[in-house]
Amino acid sequence: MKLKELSSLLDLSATTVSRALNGYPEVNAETRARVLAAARRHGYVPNQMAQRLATGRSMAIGHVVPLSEHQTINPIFAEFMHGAGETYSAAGYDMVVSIVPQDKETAAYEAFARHHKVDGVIVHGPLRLEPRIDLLDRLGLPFLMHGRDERPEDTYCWLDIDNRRAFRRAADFLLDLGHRRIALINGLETMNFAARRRRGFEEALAARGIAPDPALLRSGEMTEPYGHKALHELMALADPPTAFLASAITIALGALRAARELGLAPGRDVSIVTHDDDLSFLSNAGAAPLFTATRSSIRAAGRRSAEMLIARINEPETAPRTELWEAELTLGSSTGPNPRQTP
Amino acid sequence: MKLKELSSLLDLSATTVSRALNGYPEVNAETRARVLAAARRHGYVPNQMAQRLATGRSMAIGHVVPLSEHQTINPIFAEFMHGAGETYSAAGYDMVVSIVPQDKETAAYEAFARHHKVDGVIVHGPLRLEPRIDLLDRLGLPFLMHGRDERPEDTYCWLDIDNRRAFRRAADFLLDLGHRRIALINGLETMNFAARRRRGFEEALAARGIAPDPALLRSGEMTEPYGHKALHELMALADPPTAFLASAITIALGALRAARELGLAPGRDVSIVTHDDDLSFLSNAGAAPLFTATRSSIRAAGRRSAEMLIARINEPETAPRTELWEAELTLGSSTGPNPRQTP
DNA sequence: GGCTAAAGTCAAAGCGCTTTGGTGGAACCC
DNA sequence: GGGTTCCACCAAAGCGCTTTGACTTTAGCC
Repeated sequence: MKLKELSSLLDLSATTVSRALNGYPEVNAETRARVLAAARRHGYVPNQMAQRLATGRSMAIGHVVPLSEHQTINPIFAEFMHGAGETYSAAGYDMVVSIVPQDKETAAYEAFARHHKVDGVIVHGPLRLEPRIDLLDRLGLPFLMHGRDERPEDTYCWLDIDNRRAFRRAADFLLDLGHRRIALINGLETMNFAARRRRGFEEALAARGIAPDPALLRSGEMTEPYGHKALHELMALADPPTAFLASAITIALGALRAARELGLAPGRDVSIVTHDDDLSFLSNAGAAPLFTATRSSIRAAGRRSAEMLIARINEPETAPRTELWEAELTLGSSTGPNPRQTP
Repeated sequence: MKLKELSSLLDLSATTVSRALNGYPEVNAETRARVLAAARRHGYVPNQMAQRLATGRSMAIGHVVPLSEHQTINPIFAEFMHGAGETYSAAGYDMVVSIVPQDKETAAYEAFARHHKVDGVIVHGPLRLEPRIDLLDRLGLPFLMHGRDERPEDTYCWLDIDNRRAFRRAADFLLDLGHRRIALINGLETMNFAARRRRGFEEALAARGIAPDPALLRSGEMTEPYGHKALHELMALADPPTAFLASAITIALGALRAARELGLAPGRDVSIVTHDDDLSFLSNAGAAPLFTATRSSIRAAGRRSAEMLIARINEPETAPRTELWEAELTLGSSTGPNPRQTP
């Protein structure tokens, strides 16, 4: 069943039928009702390929996933996709995923733009100075960045959480508990979010006149083994920390495992605060969460990012949309007063 | 730069230019060279939307990911996508991912078919009797299944590993080491792969006249905590097993953690064999792997599955393509002779 | 040299939709 | 009652490609 058949069935022109279906105002209400009914009855669905050719819009959003031989789609990314995917389904957009070797990332964006394959892209994991912003501006491809970089913040669309503030609050919380030797087990500090978290952490220390000890600052890929190793190494220092601030729940789990191996009870002998992306398969929610955490759902971020990008695509001339989310600080059982506190 | 412009630039018809670019034989070799050179020089790239409309092919492969609130894209799935994505990029196909609530899965396939959004789909995680096969046949959508179901095997395309044989060999290996109480910590046995693995396991026992003990058979979602819990429970039995056969490396890691908590040395006090999907971020390779394992790369399976599906799409009339891969049995340090063996 | 076959090219007709630029007629206005 | 406005609809021209069917050469054959 194609548009022409349907329109001749209804004794109407294809124009009117098309307009009726697409909600244009210049169609008689009665006619529109007739058209919609007939379309439903005969199971008419417009051919998307034809629509796309005619409108020049692809009704698809792209995600470029650069991967090396050694790394795969990580859980945080997958969870974000999950959220974005929900929005796409609801809004009638397709999600096109381009999985490419790292050195072909630029080419992948160029291919998206050149072929008009997608109406926009979502950019993941911005570095401190993100070259993809310039690339996409040059290509004229609308985008939304999940995260920010260091440039002025109103020149492009982004959704981010207030990483600096979250880690400042987390550090303040530990300081309030009397901790003075606090270690930061951070993500890779070439990434913007990690750099901001570190800043927040250092601000909190500075506000209490504490100079950060470089020996207590770690940066690395956010895996469980990394957290495990980091805690062991930190506890082996001459003056070990009493509290740990972890950038991901995977890290915190590793740290927890190491603490238990050392016979240290979390919340009593050592305190751990982590950032929690609220991953569905690593839940830290419930009445008594394992970890005290700064929490912000990455799936919700995916959902919202997709919405913002679609809005942007529909109104390209408006000012860039940005959203800064506050992480909530949730109390768990992994924190307690500094056991070495001098009253 | 569009086809018409290019062709008038070359003083040729659009027909000839199109044919030259698409490798049709009825074009003079010299003409073709001219066309290709001009296309490159002017940076001409055909508009995919127009191509798709004209040819009726979408040059895209679909993946439907049904998700509930509680589960997210799992690592095994992500790794498969990684492999498939490599093939798609190389072959000029797009990957379209439809992330939908579980109850909308059928609708997602129907949408793919109705809109001609994709030329084919890859079906993940077949159950023992897989309803999606009938659905896709009815929709006329070419597909390749990663795994099989129980119906006759030459009626549709699939790529699978020989799960039965792999687990038979793994069990035989443990039996040869003198183990007689062997536990199976399997995946969900509503899934086909898990059912086959169990069959292989039971065959090996039967061949030595051992009746399987239901208390030693576990089935569940393949997570680390599940493996941890299962080993603890199994070791608490009056007559605990001396060896464990795990269906995934995540399970094996959980079991290992539990074993260490009980002060049991793997390879001496207990033996663990696992299936290993060769996940890049959980590597069990190298000179001295942690686990003795039946290994088969899921990323390679993704790559190959995509190739097979594309071949199928290009030649729909041929017999269904199937491929059965053998898993390799690799020796690690997690297995040893039965310590309770009576000589 | 006349006939057929093959090679190389082209004009035009799709593919199935959207959108432009009308048109006819009813309604409104003084 | 003639002019204007608005409403509801339509024919036809795209969108940018592929493919059909036909046409002109040139080559091959007896």
